[in-house]
Amino acid sequence: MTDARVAVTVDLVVLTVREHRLCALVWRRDRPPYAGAWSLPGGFVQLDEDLPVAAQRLMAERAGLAGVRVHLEQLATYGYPDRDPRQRVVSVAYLGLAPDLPASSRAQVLWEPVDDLTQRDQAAFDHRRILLDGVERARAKLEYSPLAAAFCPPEFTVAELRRVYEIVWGTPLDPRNFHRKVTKAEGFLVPTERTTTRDGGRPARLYRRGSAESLHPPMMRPAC
Amino acid sequence: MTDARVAVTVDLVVLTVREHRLCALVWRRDRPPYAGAWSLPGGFVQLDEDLPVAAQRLMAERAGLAGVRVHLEQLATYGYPDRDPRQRVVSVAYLGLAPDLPASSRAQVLWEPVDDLTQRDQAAFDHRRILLDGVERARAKLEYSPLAAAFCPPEFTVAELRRVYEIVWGTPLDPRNFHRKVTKAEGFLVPTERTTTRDGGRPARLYRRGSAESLHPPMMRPAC
DNA sequence: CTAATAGTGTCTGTAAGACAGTATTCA
DNA sequence: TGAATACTGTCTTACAGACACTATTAG
Repeated sequence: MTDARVAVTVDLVVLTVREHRLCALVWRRDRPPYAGAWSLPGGFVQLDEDLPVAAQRLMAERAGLAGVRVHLEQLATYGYPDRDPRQRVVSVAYLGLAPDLPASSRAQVLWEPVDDLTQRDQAAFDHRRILLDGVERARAKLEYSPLAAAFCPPEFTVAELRRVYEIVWGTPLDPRNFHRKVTKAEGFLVPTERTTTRDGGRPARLYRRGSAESLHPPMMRPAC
Repeated sequence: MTDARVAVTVDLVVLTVREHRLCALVWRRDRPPYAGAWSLPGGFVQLDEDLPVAAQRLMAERAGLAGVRVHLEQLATYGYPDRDPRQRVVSVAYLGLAPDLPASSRAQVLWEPVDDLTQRDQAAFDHRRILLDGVERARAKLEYSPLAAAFCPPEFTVAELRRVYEIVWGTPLDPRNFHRKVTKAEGFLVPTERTTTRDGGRPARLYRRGSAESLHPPMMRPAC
């Protein structure tokens, strides 16, 4: 029985919606390997540390998001032998969904549009694949879970929630049908007494996240 | 930067439908730790081995399913520090869906009903949790993917496919509505010229798996 | 013949998509 | 006032669920 020991890391795919684009939190690398490329924030798992704990810790230490309310879930694990040229590394990726935050407290960490990262810029290691997997997971999650609200501030309007769907899915949605569906979905939204005019026009009611963990019926992505 | 090295294993949740029950492939442990308990087949990842390759290898070596057509996908990774009393082990679990096979070639490996394993018998390590996660993944996959056919032989009838859904979901389905829905779903089933009377009654057409990777519209689990 | 299963058609309620129309704000 | 957005209602079509009915085998 081979008892090989390998380094285990956690890498973070942290997504948000900023300026009408889906963005991810990345480092700009200034030293080899992959100097000049972008990479996902991440780091080694410590010896007596559970994986979700490591993800939370790295969210603060490497993503600069200490004390921020972020949904975190395990995404997948990547471990082909040559993915890091220095040593064998098995990486457990976590997916985080965050509201639009002020710029990170660390200068090295930047929000970058996902499309630019995957289509234009050079990625370190297999981080392009991990990012694409995270984006696809987020797209799927919006269908059958209320996690779109994780991209919104604590109180938000139906139109803001709709823009999250439109940007993550990359497709326009009918505002009236969206409003009807989302307000009727059991446990998705809890209305507050307050309204806002930050979107212009007639004041819109503000909502909070409901307690539902899944949506019945699910939101359907168009063009299926 | 802590560079801790830990042992990495792959554990397999291999499911099938046998004798009208959802069953998993398990070992009966005859030595500590957890002597007398059941455990999932698995083993260490080798130093220059990719994770899916390790899963395939262990499917042959530890599950006794060499050369069998089994759907395999990554399930999740489990790594809390004390999950193995001997050493720190991070385990990448894979989910396998297999047709009803003749008994395994290894005497130590048995198909056991999932309900017995999770409700009655003692599990080693955190394998009860891993098994439950695998079963839940399988239940969800039947909704939006054509993977139910992975539980069937290469050619199967609509009734056999329906029984897979009924057993995995644990709920009866209307045979006529199921037939209509499943035969109209684009790319799910490919009809053959052959029929069978192995279920009794009027001969039923035999189908093969289609090429679709997802179902539109999805099959819906009742009681949602 | 009967029993059993395969497969089709029909009805009804619900929900999605399209979109008219009203409500309430700002400039 | 008009422009913009919020919200409600209506119509059509599609599909899920319930179930009547026909088709084809074995015994």
